[in-house]
Amino acid sequence: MPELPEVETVRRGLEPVLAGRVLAHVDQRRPDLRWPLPERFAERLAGRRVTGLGRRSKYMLIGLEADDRSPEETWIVHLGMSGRILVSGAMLGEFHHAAPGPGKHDHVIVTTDRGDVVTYNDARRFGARDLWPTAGLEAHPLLAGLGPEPLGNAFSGTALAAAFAGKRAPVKAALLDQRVVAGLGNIYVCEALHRAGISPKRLAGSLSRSRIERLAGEVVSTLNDAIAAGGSSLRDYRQADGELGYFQHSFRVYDREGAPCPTQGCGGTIRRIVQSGRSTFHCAGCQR
DNA sequence: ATGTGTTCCTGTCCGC
DNA sequence: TGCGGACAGGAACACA
Repeated sequence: MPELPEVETVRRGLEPVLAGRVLAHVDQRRPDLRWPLPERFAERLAGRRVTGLGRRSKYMLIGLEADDRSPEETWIVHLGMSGRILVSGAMLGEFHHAAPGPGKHDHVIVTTDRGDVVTYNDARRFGARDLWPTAGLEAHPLLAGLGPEPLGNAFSGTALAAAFAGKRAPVKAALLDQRVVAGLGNIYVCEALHRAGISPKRLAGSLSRSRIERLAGEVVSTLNDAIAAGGSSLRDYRQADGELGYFQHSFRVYDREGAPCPTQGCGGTIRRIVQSGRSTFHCAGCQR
């Protein structure tokens, strides 16, 4: 499911449910996601009050107040490919599961002191979670190597040009590299490259400065447009509040093989190719 | 040191 | 309908 816009959408949906609340009950179910569960995970969460929800790249960061056993900590959540978070309970005025009991892939179920139920579900279990002192969060192994936030001040054409310098990888691969810029995935890389009129096959280090400037701007506008639409819903993915994101209707190339290129006057056809084992969608007519 | 291929896991879809 | 294969929004890891 999730690239940066989807994680941001989930964060915004979850914030009013969790911020300021106490995690009254934590039901830790299947322990093995991508890595084994941290020690005493459920016990360390239970009873803690949530200070707020942040995000770094595709990681959602749930801040927890200190208690008599632990300092301030952050519950780090990564949704992997198939992770989702569902909310049910009083706040939404409904209980979303008709069938009683947790689903097969519901791995963590948290009940807040207000009675809302937050369920972390991940069929493929590529997701990750950890609990880490907030004071040293940037040193967490999963966060330490990340490049700049594309919607933050540190990201710019200058920054992107510096990261691309000397790179022999195709620009598609370079943008997927989380050390270059953090938070893009397969969909938004394809979309931003199309908006920028750049071939995904072009080597990152060979792009002119002006084209990199354009690309940096299109990365930002693509992500902002997607966040404004509530992210993209593929298959049955749902937002935290149960609404569907609708940016998938704005895809210009992703999953549109064979469709006419939407660029005005281009007349090309969207093609699918494979780059480092992953689908790339592009138009050879207007992406050079 | 970089760049690419493989791998983790389950579900879904498509062709036969 | 069933079955096999391809493919899926990620990214760590092994290897050239």
